Formats: sequence, structure tokens, C-alpha cells
Amino acid sequence: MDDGEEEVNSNYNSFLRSLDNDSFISHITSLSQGHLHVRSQEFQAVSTPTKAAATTAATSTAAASFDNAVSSDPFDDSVDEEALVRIARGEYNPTPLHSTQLDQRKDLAEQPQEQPEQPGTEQLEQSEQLEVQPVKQSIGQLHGFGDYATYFHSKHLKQQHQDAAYLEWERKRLKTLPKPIFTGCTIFVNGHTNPSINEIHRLVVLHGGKFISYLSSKSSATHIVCDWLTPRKSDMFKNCRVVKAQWIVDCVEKEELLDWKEYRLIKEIAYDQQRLQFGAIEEQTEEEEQNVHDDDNDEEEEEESHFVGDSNEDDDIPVIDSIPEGKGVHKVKDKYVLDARHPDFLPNFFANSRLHHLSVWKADLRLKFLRKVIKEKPSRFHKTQSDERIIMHIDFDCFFATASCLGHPELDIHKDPIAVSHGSRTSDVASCNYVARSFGVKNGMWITQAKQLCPQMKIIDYDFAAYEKYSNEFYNYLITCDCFDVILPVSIDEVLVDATTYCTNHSVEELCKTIRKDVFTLTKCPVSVGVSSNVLLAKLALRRAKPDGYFYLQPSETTKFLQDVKIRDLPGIGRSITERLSHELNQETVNTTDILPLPKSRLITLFGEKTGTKLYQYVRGIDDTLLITPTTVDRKSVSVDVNFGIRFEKVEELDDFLIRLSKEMYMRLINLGFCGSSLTLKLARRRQDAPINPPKFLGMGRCDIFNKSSRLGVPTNDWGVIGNEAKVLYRMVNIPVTELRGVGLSLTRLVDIDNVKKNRQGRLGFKKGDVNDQFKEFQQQQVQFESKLRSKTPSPKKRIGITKDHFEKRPKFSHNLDDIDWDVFESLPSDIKQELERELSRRRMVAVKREPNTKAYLQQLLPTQSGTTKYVRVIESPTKRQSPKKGRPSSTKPSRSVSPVKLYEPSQSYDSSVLAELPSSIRNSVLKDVEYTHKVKNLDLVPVRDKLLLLEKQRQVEVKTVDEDWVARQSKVTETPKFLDQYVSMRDLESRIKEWVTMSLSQGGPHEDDVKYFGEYLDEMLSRQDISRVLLLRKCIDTNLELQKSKLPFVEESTRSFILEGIQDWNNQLAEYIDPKLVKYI
DNA sequence: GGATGTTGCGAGC
DNA sequence: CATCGCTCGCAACATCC
Ligand SMILES: Nc1ccn([C@H]2C[C@H](O)[C@@H](COP(=O)(O)OP(=O)(O)OP(=O)(O)O)O2)c(=O)n1
Ligand SMILES: [Mg+2]
Ligand SMILES: [Mg+2]
Repeated sequence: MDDGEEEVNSNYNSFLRSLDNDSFISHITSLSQGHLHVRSQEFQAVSTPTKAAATTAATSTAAASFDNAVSSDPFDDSVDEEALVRIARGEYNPTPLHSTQLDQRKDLAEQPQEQPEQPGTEQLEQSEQLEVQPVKQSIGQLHGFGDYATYFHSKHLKQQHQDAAYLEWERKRLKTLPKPIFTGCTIFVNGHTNPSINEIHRLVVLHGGKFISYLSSKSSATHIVCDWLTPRKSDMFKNCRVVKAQWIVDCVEKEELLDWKEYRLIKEIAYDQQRLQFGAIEEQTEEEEQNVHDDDNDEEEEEESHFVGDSNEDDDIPVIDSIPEGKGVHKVKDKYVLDARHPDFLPNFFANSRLHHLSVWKADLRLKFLRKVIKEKPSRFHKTQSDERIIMHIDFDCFFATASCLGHPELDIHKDPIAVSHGSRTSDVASCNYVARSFGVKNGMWITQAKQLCPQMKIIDYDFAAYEKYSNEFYNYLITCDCFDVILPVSIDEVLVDATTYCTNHSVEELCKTIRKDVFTLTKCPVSVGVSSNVLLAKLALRRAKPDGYFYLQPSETTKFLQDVKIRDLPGIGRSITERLSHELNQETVNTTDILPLPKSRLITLFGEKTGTKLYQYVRGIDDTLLITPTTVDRKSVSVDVNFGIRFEKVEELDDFLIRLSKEMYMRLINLGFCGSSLTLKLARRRQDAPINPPKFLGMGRCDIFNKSSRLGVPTNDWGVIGNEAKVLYRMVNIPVTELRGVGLSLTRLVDIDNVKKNRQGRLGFKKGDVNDQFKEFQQQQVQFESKLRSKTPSPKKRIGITKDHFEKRPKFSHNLDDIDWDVFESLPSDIKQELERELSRRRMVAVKREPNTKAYLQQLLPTQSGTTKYVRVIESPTKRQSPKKGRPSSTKPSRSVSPVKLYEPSQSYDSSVLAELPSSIRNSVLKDVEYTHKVKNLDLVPVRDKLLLLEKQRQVEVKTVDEDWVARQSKVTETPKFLDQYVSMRDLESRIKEWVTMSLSQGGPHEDDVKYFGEYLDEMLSRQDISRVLLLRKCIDTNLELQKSKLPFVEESTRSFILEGIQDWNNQLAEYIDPKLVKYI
């Protein structure tokens, strides 16, 4: 609408931002003295020639409106033009609407007749024939109405139907059915198990249980059967009942439903597990009001007490997925929608946050590949670094979309437009396939917009477990195929490899083809490959390779290739630099060629030493980044951020949330083995011009970011310390809780937890009196805190309060805010005033504005020693600044002298330090005790400590030193299991197999025991999800048998038939012992 | 001028 | 009716001594 207005303001704002604090205040002062015209003068002076200013204005408006149109989404995937061209050429057929629908209908109609991969037993096949008709009909009908959303429901029903038929069949066969021990249980099997998924399926159904073959947010399982979980999945399933497959077997054998907890798979994360041991005694204490308020998982809670009370409730087994309604502080509209006030919000959020998963996956991968390097001989590293290298950048095509789609056989990824998303409206499109992209849909878009562009687009669910699985396959393959000097994971779907050595005597193109073919065979997901001589060019080549292709950018073609590359596409060049450059060059889009004329020195002045140099080199296709796997994990920080669902009304709600965040942080720290000594609280505050409710449901909208950090003194992972420090930090930035849209914690200055332990031990050894030690730390904290309080002295109110912080950090202003005449300021034109206010607020120069009743604005809620809480009113003063160094005598705090302030949540302070001293292997298992202590408010901490020490003693056997053995066991993905008690590489295994096959054929076939052992070995690999290797080894046998067969014409006739018999024997044994294990992976 | 802290940007996305 | 907008490192800049 009023574009002109917008334009001016946007530019005015960037002008304001470009000023340093001093000039900024000076600017306000001059304004508030009435010189309104100064504004435009200054403005133009800064933004260079007038014409430039005009263009900039145009660009930034364009950018702004683009922003609005696309969503306020921070990501910015640009359209892949190349891909669109391909699509237009028909290589990626975007089928017209009607024909798409027809195709779908056809696919779906056929679907029910296809044999489902899952229930592979003959019984099920028979049952299929018994009763499939009605189901088929119902599916057909649903299709008729085009209701694909319910398709899976009916698929589910179909399975139930099959199961019923199977049961019927068994009844006829056996005349009677076994005891229905699993009545009321709904079982889901995850990954490879022993017995197999099919067998479990059969057993469960046979014994009265319900079996489901996939978990969705809508379906619900009472138990998840699983023998091995990736760490990531442990996280996903941490609130579920995950049991080992043996549970099923034993239940069946004993003919009763055994306590699943005896078979629990996830031990380390379930806080409450240990409670059974205490529960009998302390049952009453824990159902106090504290419990209701402070519990992280009410559902688990109840369930546990049921079991303690004794198992008489087969019928009302709580359901894993059900969201607890009603109790506690949560926001229910029509459905269960939690905001950050609800205790279940956090685990739920992280379990479903794609960005969280992506981040964690990335970190995990780095760690894994680091370990690989440690294990490997370093020889490869020193190889010819100076030569021209072959760098490949490999990336899955629309990864989430493809992977999720594999769980939706009724959809055709090549024809149907598909997007992965949680919901509708303002839900993000995480990934959309290339058909959807041909309509203009992009990753990161909101559903509303995507639907506008492509109304028939199908939305499918996330399937994080699948992404992990395919990625695992992918990475394992890369390791296994042994062609790379370096493998550097970039993300879950993306990797950089150095193939120089291999390509000295192999064709690059062939390698690309092979990789693409193999990965597709393994995962059914296409990857694209970009190849060139350095990381930069490989990355750029990848863009051209997509989708489903490869592109080899020869060094000689670099210059030509770079001509069409926009600087935005260069790695390391983001939005900010792009904007500044387009401003600088006075043109809308900037190509690499536009930068060529600029001298290096100019780029350096503009963007700084490093960035300038990098830019200078990149536009010339130069990139000397060495592709070397880092050899050390030197993590610098651990952080937990939530910028979704943050809606608080009361400070206490935030306090509770901060504690929960700290616990999350604590868990991560424990898992990573770090303590840290510097804490930063990051807050996102609704921008004053942003609506209270941002366009995105429960989103953050446009915000200003505030950071506040403090030294903790000693490295810690204690959630009590972290949480309470966070509360203190919050009280130092004066932001009303209602304005918060995002909260994050970040711990830096990390120290390896074992070092902390070592230091502590050293100290303890010297002093012995550990409790005193603790107390001293405690006091020290208190002193710190008191001095913090003291530095805030009450003083006469100002019209606009300035935080003490401001003065501490910027004491040398020549222009003080006090120079500003606020009355004149108030009378400035409202748009200008607004911009100034926003900028003031962004610079944290304004504490609280427009809050007439700010008298109590800084309430300090602190737990006191007695357990009650006290409110301390603090009014910050802009005029009086204490010298921060000298702790001043305690004169000014009348209100807060009664009792010493306790900095910690009840519990925590003691046991956590004990915890830090435990060997990492048992640390996890004691967490629940800590949690327990907290819950029951057991103030007698000594027994807990004793208990921990005892536990440590008991477990001491398990605590191995770090030797070759240990290292080998750490990396599940990259290692092969021990073969005949030896550590072996894939190469070793392959040559052994060759030997074995050759040798066995001279004896008329393999020994049965050997085949069985081989089978067990594969099982072991399978349990590590190492499917590609397993298949490789299996294939290796075939290859060698083929090899022997091919030699047959050259041997004597008698030998020939003998060998043929041997081969036959091989095949028989493989079919009996090996292939059944693999059938579902082929 | 170096050590140290804070902020903003960019990478995954 | 909704939705799951995270996490890390580095470079530039600010400040302190
Ligand atoms: N705004 C975004 C962008 C990506 N992703 C997720 C989903 C993607 O599948 C995955 C990988 O990101 P890519 O950038 O590799 O995008 P795609 O793999 O989806 O597409 P392509 O690589 O073919 O461009 O990350 C996301 O959640 N949100
Ligand atoms: Mg991808
Ligand atoms: Mg990617």
C-alpha cells in the first residue's frame, strides 16, 4: 500500500543500524532538539550517492515484500532453475492435474493386491486369501472420494483384518488358541530384532495382542519392541516403553505378561526407573503438590505407580502417544496444543523439531567420522596434498520428501507433488519433491503459500527414523566402498568426499554413476553428485547436477562456469553480505563477475580481512580449504534454544521453563561429557511493531534478540546451577515475560567432564572435606550474587529507564542518553519515533517503556533456604553506577538481609558434583536418582551420595580404560564386529570369504557350523544397522561361487560334478541359514 | 597491542 | 484451526588493561 512510507522507513532503519552508539544518541539528541531536517541530511551522507540511495530503497522494499510473501521463514532456498528446465523438458514429468489423479487412483487400486512386505510368513499369505475382499472394497471407495488421508487408516485396518484372519486360521488348525497374554498390548517393532519382526508379529497376534507396522502421531503403541536403537532414536523414544524382543519370547514361553521393565532397552534416559526401589517406602511423600507442578512426565508417573501397586491392570495400559489433557499449565484450544508452559512441551517439541534433529544428526556424524580417523592408519592423510584434487559433493534429492514417500506406496514421487510437513496453514514445508518445485513450491515455505501454488500437493508426515536409516545406509556405503581419501559429513543428507587417489586410475564419471546407482539400490533415494577440484566448485557443481544427476566441473571450464553464478550461491556468502554488496554495486543481483574488478583491498575494507579475502578468491574459483577430517572434537558450546511456543504470562512459568531447559541442557552435557563455566541466556523479544500473535501459529514473529551471559566460576553441568543462573540472568534484562517469543541457553568454556573429575579428585585428595568444599563454592556463588544485587540501587525514576548494564558496558559515551529531551522525543512524528524506539530497544538502551506501572518491574524471585520464596524489588538506576570491581559494603539492601539467598533449586547442588565425578559410563544411570531426589524433596542427600558411590563400586568392572578395545566398541557404525575374536576390516572379511568359499568347495561344501557362525556374525552386524555391509558380504559369497563356477569348464569332469555339488550345498545352506535373515533388506 | 567478551552472520538449513 | 522457527563456529567488533 503505502510503499513510499515503507521504503523510507526501511532505509531509515538501516541507516540507524549503521550508526555506532555514540552517533546514534547524538542523532536522537539532534532530533529531539528540533532539527528534524538533520535526518535526511545524515541519511544521505551515509548512503552515498543519491541514485544509489534510491535503488537501495527499491531493493530493500523488494526484499521486504518478498519476505512477506514467502513467509517470515529464515531460510531462503532459491528455485533451482536448472531443475525447472529439466522438468520442462519432461525429464521430470509434471503430470497434468487430471491425469495425475487418474494415475493415483490406478496405483491405489492396485495397491491392496500387492503383497505387503511385512507379514512374510506363509500363514499370513494364506490369511490374505481368506479374507481380503471387504477391505479392498473399502479402500476402493475411499479412493473414489479421493480421501488419501484415510488410506493409511484403512491400510492399518487391512492389517488388523489379516491378523484376525490369521488367528482364525490358527484356531482351525490348532483347534484352540494359546493364552491371550498380550491382550490390550499394541506392539510396534523397530529395526532388526531377534526373533524377527515377522515372528514377533505372529506371536503377538497369536497371543491376543495387536500389532502395528508403523508409528504415526495418530496411532499408538503400548510397547515398542527393539533390540538396538541409534542414540537419536533413543531420544525419540525416550518416553516410550521400549522393550527388547526377548520380552515377547519370554512372555510366550511363560504364558504370562511379564514386567516389561525387566526388558527395558533405554535405561539411561528414563528418569524414574530406579524409583521402583524407593517407591515402596516413599510412595506417599511424592504425591504432594510439588509433584503436579514439577513433573516432566505425568503419564510415566502414573504408569509407574500402577506397577508399584502391583500389576492388576492389564486392561488399562496407558497409551504411549496419548497426550495428557487438562492438568498442569497447558493451553488447550480445541485440540491438544501445548505451549512452553506445559511440562510435556519440551520433549514433544524436540521430538518433532526437524531443525533440532538436523542439528543433532550433524553433530553425531561429525563425532562418528572423527572416531574413524582415529582408528585408521594416518597414511592417507599425508598423500599428495598439493596435487589437483577430486572433490565430490554428494546430496540426496529432496531428502525428506523422498524418504517419507517410501512409506507411502500409493504416492508416486515422480508424478505427485509432495511435501513433508507437520500440518497445514503456517506449518513449514520441510522438503518438497521436484514435481512440487515445478509449481514454485520451495523448502521452508508455509503450507498456505505452497497450496496456493500447487493446490493438489500432497502433504505427508515426517519420518525421522527413516531419514536416519537411509542416511546410515548411505554413510556406511561410503565407508565400505573404500574409494575415498576423506569423508566429511556435511549433514544428514549431504557429504563431501575426496576421491583423488581412486580417480588417479579410475574415471570420475564412472565413479559418480556407480555411487548414484549403488546408493539408489541401497536406499531407493536418489543422490546427486557435484565434482570438481575444490570444495567451492564441487558445491557449485552440485547445484547444476540436481536433480538426480551428476556434474563434473573440469578446472578448465571454471571461468565460464562461474559467469552465471550469483554471489549468494557462494558458500559463506549469505543474506547480509549479498545485500551489502548489491547496495555497494548498486545492482539488484550480483554475479561473481561483478566482483572481479574490485580490488582485494576494497573487499577487505568492506567485509574484513578474512571474509574479504575469501570473497576475492571465491569469485575466481579459488578455494584452498583442505578437505581434512578434523582429528579432535573441540566443541565450543552446547546450547538449547526454543523459539516456538513461547507464551508466558507469569514469571514463574518462565522460571519453571528455564529449569526444564536446564535439565535438557544437563542431559545433553552428560551425554556429550562436558561441563561448562559460562552461561548465556538468549531471549527473543517481540518487536514493538510486531503483532502480539505472529502470523505463524505459536511462532516467534519478528523479534529483537537479547543475550546476557555470566561466568559461573567453575565448570558445571548442574541443572540447578544453570537454571537458577538463567533465572538471575533473565532478571537482569528487563523484558516482560509476555513479550518473550524465544528462550535459549548456551553453555561455553567447555571442559571435558573427566578433567573436571580429575581436578575435583585432586582437590578432594588434598582436602578430604568435600562437603566443605561444596559449601565454599556455594558461598562463593552467594557472594557473587549479592554483589550483583548490591550494584542495583534504588534511585529516582526516570522517564525512560536505562539498564545498569548499559552503563557498565558503555561508560564512555560522550553523548549520554540523559542528554535527550524525552518530551521532545515523544512529540516526534510517530513513524520516526517508532524507528528510534525500536533501535533503542535493539541496542538495549531502553529498559522499560510504556509500562506505566514499572515500579515492581524487576521482581527477584528467589528460593530461600527455608524453602519459601521471597520477592525482592529492584529498581535499576541509570544515574548511579558502582565501580564494578570493588564489592561494596552492604548498605543498600534493606529488604534482602533477612536470610541468605539460596541459589539452587532444592536438591541438585551436592549430588550433581558427585555425579560429575563418576565415570561417564555410569553417569547416565544415576541421573534418575538425582531426578528422584529432586522430586521427593529428600533433603538428606548423604544416602544418595553413598548410593552413588556404591553403584560406582559395583559398576567398576564395567569401566574400562581407553584402549584399542574400547575405541573399537565406541563406533558402532563404522566398525565391523569382531570376526572369530579378531578385529577385521571389510577387506579382511572379503578375502576370508574368498578363501573360505574356495577351500570349502574342495571339500564338497561349507561346514554347517561355519555357515551358522557366519549367520551369527551377520546378525551382529545387522544389530548395528550395518545393512549395506551385510549385503555386501552376502554378495561376496555369491561372487566367489560364480567365480568358481566360471572355472568349471577348465577342470576335470569328476571334479566338476563334485564342485557343482558343493555349490549346490552352499546354496542350500545359504537359503536355510543366511538368506531368511536378509530377506527384508533385499 | 593482546586478551577477553559480545554480537552478528552463515553454515547446515 | 493451528504446530514442533535448531545449533554450532567464526569473524568482526567492543572493551579492558
Ligand atoms: N528449509 C528447510 C530446508 C531443508 N530442510 C530439511 C529437509 C530436506 O530434505 C533436508 C535436506 O536439505 P536440502 O537442502 O538438501 O534439500 P532437499 O534434500 O530437500 O532438496 P535438494 O537437496 O534436492 O535441493 O533438510 C528443512 O527441514 N527445512
Ligand atoms: Mg538434499
Ligand atoms: Mg543437503
